[in-house]
Amino acid sequence: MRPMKHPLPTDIVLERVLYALSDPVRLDIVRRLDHLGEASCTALDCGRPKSTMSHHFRVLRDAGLIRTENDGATHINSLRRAEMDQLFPGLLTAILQAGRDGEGGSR
Amino acid sequence: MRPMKHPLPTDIVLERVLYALSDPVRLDIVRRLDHLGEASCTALDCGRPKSTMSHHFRVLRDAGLIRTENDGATHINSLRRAEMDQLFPGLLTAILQAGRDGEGGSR
DNA sequence: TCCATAGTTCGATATTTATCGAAATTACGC
DNA sequence: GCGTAATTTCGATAAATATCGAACTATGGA
Repeated sequence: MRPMKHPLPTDIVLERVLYALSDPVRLDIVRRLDHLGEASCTALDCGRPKSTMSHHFRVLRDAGLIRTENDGATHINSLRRAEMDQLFPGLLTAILQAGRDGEGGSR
Repeated sequence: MRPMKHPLPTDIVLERVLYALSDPVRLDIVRRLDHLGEASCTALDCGRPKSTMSHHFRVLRDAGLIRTENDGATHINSLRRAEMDQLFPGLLTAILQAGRDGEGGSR
């Protein structure tokens, strides 16, 4: 299986990154990848059809947020944390941190 | 003129903020508001029709990113920096900072 | 080889959104 | 009150996008 296409750091643009993260499903994927380190596509679907998930993974991949490598029949996804941190310092941290407090913290 | 509607901090949601910032025109508006402090709508259009600009301001306002107050016939826009920083610490800073170096810096 | 598994690609459809012109709204100064 | 300036609202149109089922591709066995 030929490896998937990933944009070079040079081709990663902020607007696309923000757009990719503006969808609840994708933001959730990214949050969980951050938590898990890496995961297969199936491990991250939430009852949604595969085609839908595949679409979201593609948007994230094309934006430069995640890397998808194939390990046999399954695809392993992980955050491109290093590239992101270098290109947009603090961005991912701020986004992943957001909501972890305040938005329903106490009680 | 009745004041415009602005979401309460409670109603500001990350996804919408990211979405609002994923458009080049709007990102530019926010960048310049950050630089200028405040500005009228006309001061920020870039040759684009007013109706188009009005739309973008609305998206930014509805997302909670900017505040629009009326000073007579003109509307004064400014970033809701304090609210943003409180809700999503580091987010705006990271986004406004992004690209100020690296993405074509030296040469 | 045949099958089950993991994902992608293709098509179709329904929403959302960007863009812009024209008309409506509001405020100000004369 | 009137004309002008600043914006919003309306309506239409075109382009993106989300979602899902069905078909297709690749992999690793029994």
